[in-house]
Amino acid sequence: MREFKRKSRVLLVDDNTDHLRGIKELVSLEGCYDVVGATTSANVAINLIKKYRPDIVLMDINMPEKDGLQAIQEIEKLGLDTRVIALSGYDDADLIFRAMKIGAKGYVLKTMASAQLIYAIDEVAAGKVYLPSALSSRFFEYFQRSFKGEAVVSDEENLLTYLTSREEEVLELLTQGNNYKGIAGKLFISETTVKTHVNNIFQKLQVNDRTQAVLYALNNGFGNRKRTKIAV
Amino acid sequence: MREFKRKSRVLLVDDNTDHLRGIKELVSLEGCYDVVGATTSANVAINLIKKYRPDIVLMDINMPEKDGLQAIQEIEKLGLDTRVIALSGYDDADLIFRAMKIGAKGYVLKTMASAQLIYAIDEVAAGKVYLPSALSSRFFEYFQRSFKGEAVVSDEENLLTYLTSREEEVLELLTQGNNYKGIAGKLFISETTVKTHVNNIFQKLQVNDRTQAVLYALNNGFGNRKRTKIAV
DNA sequence: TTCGTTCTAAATCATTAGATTGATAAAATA
DNA sequence: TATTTTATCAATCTAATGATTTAGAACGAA
Repeated sequence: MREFKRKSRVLLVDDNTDHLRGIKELVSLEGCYDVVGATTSANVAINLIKKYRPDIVLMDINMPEKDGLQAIQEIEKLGLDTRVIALSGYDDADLIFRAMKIGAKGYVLKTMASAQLIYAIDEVAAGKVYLPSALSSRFFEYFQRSFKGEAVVSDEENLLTYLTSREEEVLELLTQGNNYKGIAGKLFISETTVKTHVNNIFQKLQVNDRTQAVLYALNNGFGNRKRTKIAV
Repeated sequence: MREFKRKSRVLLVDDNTDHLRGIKELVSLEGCYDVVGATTSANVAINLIKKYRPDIVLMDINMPEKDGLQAIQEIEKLGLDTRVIALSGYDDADLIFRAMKIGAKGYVLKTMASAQLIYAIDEVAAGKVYLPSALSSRFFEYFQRSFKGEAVVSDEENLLTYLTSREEEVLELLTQGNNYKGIAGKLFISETTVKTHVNNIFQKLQVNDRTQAVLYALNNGFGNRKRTKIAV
C-alpha cells in the first residue's frame, strides 16, 4: 500500500531539542516520509505549515511556551489538508479527549515504541484517525463518563414531533433569539399569526414562555447540527 | 492473564436463531467463558440480566422487535457491572457513535472474524472499552465532525467573563427557564433586584432580551457541565 | 478617608409577550 | 362529501418584560 503513494511530507514540533532530533532520525529512516521541517516553537511551526503545507504534523502538546493544543486548534482553523498527530508524555484521558475533540488525527505517547509512532503516522497519512488501543480505551471511558446521566432523547416522548413544519420554522427562529416582529418579518406573515404559532408551540411543548420553548428545543435534538445531544 | 481470572459469564442476544446458535458455539468453545443465557428477545434479555448478572452481554442492535440501542440503555440504567458489547451488521459511524455514547463497552461487526469477537470480549471482560481499529477510526471521524465548526470558547472575547458571580447565578437560573419571580424566590431577593441584575447581564452580553442572553450563555460555554462544549 | 464595585431595592414607564376568542380559506383525509 | 388539520389574521386584554433613574449598604483598595 505505502509503496504506491507519494512520500508524505512531515513536520516535527517538540520543544525538547534532543527529542526532536531523535524523532527526526526515526522518521527520516522510514523511506516514505520527507521531513520538511523540525522546530521547537509552535509559533514557528504554524508559519512553516502555511509555507510548506505538510501532510502530517507531529506536535508535542506538552510545551511550556505555547500550548500544543492551542497550536493544533490554530492549525485546524487554517483549513488545510494537514493532519496533526499529538505527541504527549501523558496518557491523561482528559488530554486525549481534548486533543481528539479539536481535531488531532492521532495521539501517541512519547514512551511508546517507535514502531508504534511510525504505525500511527502510516495510518493517519492513509486518511484514518488513529489512537493506539490503550489510549482509545481511555478515551472511551472518558467519553462515556461525559455522557453519563445525560437525558436521553427518546423519540416517543419527544414533543417536538408534534409540531407542524410551519411551527418548526417559527421555533427555529425563536431559537435564534428573534422576537415576534423579527419572525413576522422573516416569514412574511403578520405578527398576530406568529403569536398564534408560538402559542401553539407552547401548548405542544407544554411550556410557558419562549425561553422555555427554546431550551426544550435545544435539549431535545431540535436542529442539533451543532449540539451533541443526539436522539438515540 | 486470562488464566488467572474466574470465568466470565456471558449472555447472548440476537433475534436470528441461527446466528445466535453460531455465536453460542463460538463463545462456548473458549474455555474462559460461561454462556449463562442466549435469547432472541431484548426484553427477555433484560430480565435474564437482572437474574443472572452476567459480566458480558453480546447484544445484537439490529433487531426489529425492540431496538438494541434502547435495550443497552436500559441495561446501563440498571447500574450493574454488566458490560455490553454491541453486535451489528453495519459499520455506520452514527450507529457506532450512538452505541458508544449510551455506554456500550464494545462494538463488533457480525462480518468480522470470530477471533475478533473473542478478542473484543477479552478486552471488555478485562475492564477496557474496545473498538476494532477500523471502527474506531470511523467513530473518531464522526466525533470530530460533530465538534467541527463549533465555536471555540476563547476567553478573551467571551463576554461572560465580565459577569459578577451574582449575575452568573441569575443567568444560571435564566438558562433554566425561570422568570423574574422564580429567580427572586430562589435567590431570596426581591423581584426588582432580579430585574436590575438581568438588565446588567443584558448590557454586558450585548443582548436585548432573556432568550438571547440564554442563547449566548449556552453557546459560549456557560455552565457546561451537561453540554459537550468544552473549553480547550 | 475616599473611591469604586457589588448587591440590594424601588419607582416609573414603555414595550413586549402571552392568553383568549373568533374567523376565513386552503389542503389533506376520511 | 364531510371532517379535520393547517395556516392565516384581527381584536382585546392581562401579565411580564425591559429601560431608566435613583439610592442605600457593605466591602476592599488606593
